[in-house]
Amino acid sequence: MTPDRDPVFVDVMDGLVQTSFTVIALLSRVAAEQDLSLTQLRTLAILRDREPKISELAAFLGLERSSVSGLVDRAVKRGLVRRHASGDDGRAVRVSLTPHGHRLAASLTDQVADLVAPMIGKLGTGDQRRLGALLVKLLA
Amino acid sequence: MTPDRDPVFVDVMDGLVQTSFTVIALLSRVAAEQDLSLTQLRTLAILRDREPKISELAAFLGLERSSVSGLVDRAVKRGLVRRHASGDDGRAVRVSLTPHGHRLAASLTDQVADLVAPMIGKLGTGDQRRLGALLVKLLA
DNA sequence: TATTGTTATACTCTATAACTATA
DNA sequence: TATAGTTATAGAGTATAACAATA
Repeated sequence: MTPDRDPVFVDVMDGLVQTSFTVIALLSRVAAEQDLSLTQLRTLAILRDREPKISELAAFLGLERSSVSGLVDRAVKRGLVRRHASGDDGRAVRVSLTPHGHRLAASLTDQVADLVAPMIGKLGTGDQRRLGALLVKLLA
Repeated sequence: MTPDRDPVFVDVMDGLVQTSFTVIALLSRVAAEQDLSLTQLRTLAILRDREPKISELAAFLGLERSSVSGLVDRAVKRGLVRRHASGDDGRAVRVSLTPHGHRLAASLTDQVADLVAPMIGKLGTGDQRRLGALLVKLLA
């Protein structure tokens, strides 16, 4: 039980978990200020450069199709997204941002940047470059 | 509108956001396998080395006291935590892990480590050291 | 038959407001 | 009066299961 772990590994794991909670809390705060859930914020970000089918959006978000159906309902009701037919497949529905949704998505990105800036600013430019490169490797 | 941002900054921000969603999804998966919410998993982790009052736990989690009251209710019902009087203040309630809760919390940590390992393993030991140090700076 | 999306239903999570018991 | 916690209530978010329309 409870295998011994490399202390370097444990440090990275703890750092990643703590950083993730911090970043997610920050994103949730930005979302909450606009009365959005974190999932709705993610959805707007995803839709900035895509017009996915409901099932594709569900895959992006890691949710069931039925959950996304309700999610889209609420976003439509707020004028952020719209549904339209998918040309090729008569069963499918594509989701896209309205102009209002586009503006909100851009504004959210700015707000996130403003909130993350003080955190990232604690690193010098060299460290920022190094961190960016390491995260790219991690996500590869 | 949409101010120009330093491309290095943007890279770090994107990397942090993407990494955070990845890590949180992973934690949620571990939690879901035990029929726990992410918040319940966090709570167990917090209680591993603390016996906070309800209001302190609420502050840790960033939730209202009433939300935490229900959270603790559900955890008590599952035999993971217990409530007890706080000695000094007759109004206060302290929350602590049961032995079962302690075992589960330890097991969850192991499962998280197992799931994060492949990700961190993509970095060599030198890179792991560097990333650990950068995350510490970021969280300072 | 299989797939896409929706609907019906149920439960968790969360917040706000009102309450109680202590301080 | 003020604080700690609980309860009542309401809404968002999610999943499962059953369904309609299309493939």
